[in-house]
Amino acid sequence: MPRRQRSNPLALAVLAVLSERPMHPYEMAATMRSRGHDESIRLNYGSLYSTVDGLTRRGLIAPLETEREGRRPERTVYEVTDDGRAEVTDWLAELLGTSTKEYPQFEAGLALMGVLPPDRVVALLRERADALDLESLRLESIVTATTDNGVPPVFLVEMDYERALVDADLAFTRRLADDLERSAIGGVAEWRSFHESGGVVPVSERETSPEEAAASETAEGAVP
Amino acid sequence: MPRRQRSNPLALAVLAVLSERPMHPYEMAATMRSRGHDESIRLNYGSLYSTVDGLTRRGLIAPLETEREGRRPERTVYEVTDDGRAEVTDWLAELLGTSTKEYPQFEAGLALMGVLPPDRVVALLRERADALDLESLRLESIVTATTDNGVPPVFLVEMDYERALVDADLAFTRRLADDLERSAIGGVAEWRSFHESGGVVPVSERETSPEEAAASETAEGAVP
DNA sequence: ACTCGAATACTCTGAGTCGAGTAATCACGC
DNA sequence: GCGTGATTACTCGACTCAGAGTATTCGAGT
Repeated sequence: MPRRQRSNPLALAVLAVLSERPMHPYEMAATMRSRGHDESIRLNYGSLYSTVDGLTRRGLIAPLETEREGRRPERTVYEVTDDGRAEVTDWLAELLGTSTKEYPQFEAGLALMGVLPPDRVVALLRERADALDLESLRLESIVTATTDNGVPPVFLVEMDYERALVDADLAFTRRLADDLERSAIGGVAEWRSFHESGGVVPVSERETSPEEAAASETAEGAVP
Repeated sequence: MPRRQRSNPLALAVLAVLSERPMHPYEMAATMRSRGHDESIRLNYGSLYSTVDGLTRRGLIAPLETEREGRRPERTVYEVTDDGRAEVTDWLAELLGTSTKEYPQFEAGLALMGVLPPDRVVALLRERADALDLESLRLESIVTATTDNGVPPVFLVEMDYERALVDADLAFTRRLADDLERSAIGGVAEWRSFHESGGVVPVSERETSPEEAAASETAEGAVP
């Protein structure tokens, strides 16, 4: 059984546009951009062409014809295969029906924030909150501008989602900044005095409790 | 000027643990796991060793000694350099002080959901909501178990963050399922009738408005 | 006519990522 | 004293990804 690798959402987007009609890669990119899908799916040419290669190798799409206009580079037009059509719905059902753990950069920052002194962290969190505020406004303006242009709101739910997450992130960030400033979280006082006495070792040891070990068992073990 | 690549948070975690004391890579992994940092930072051996190589090449860490016990594999102990120490605080300030755009898998699913019929999407979203509910509970139980064990809550803020996002995600997912079911979003009726008449083309064309183009200018252009 | 930027259409390279694989040692029971 | 599974410690290679680079054509202005 050839294990399918569904890590790259760009491959799904390629299958989706090719389900409409055959296209060459550059046109796929243009189509995705015109629909604003490049806001939700990472898109750049290097990845696009190697993704198309991969899908071809796996038999989910197939080259239909190659054409050439004048002395321009050749264009290879691809179409989706029956296997490919099955894969789209199956993969999409997986994306919409389950939740996958992701690793946001900011979460890494929070896990390691003990390295910096608490007052510095508070100031940085406030900066971040302001940036998130702007981002939320930017998303809002895209949505209103696009719906004013006659696009049905159902084609913009991914923007609403993004905005819901940004707003939650903003609320958390502001709240954390306030709590740290007021030392309203257990351990902040020690952290503060540690840095004021010129400390170097940033984070405390944390023992693994039996409950935590049990709770972790359900996650797949990336480190065996 | 060698442009620093701060894409991989594991490199930051390596610099952070080595700021405490010199270690060999396997011990770094064990330390991170004991602190639960593997919940917030993607960790596997392949990446760890190549990350350590990369940091060595960039002069941010340096091999201190290599030792061997019996016929076991050699262990190379690394220490952080002055450049490395500067990089930790700088990078951490960037992570905590700004917000970076991420591309969650689910957002891609939402952008392409038009491929499936609306009733199918509603059912899938309900499944996802249930999964998110469980995940929220799992995170809560880890936090309570660990604090009961005597770890100060300030060392677990990254879990609180994760949970805030999961809860927001859950609320959005349930709300969307309800709205789609009641056709309470513009365009759902058309989507539904389109699929009921056995349609194939899934998503409508969307013109880019001048406002949207202007708003997008601030984002860096991945596709030039 | 001419130029200059934007759009068209890929290609190439180096770097990163991941998971499986290897191989020894230790801890424990029986 | 001997299997057996966990732990220690890394190695390997196939695959993926980002983004700069290349080469041509089109269109708007001067």
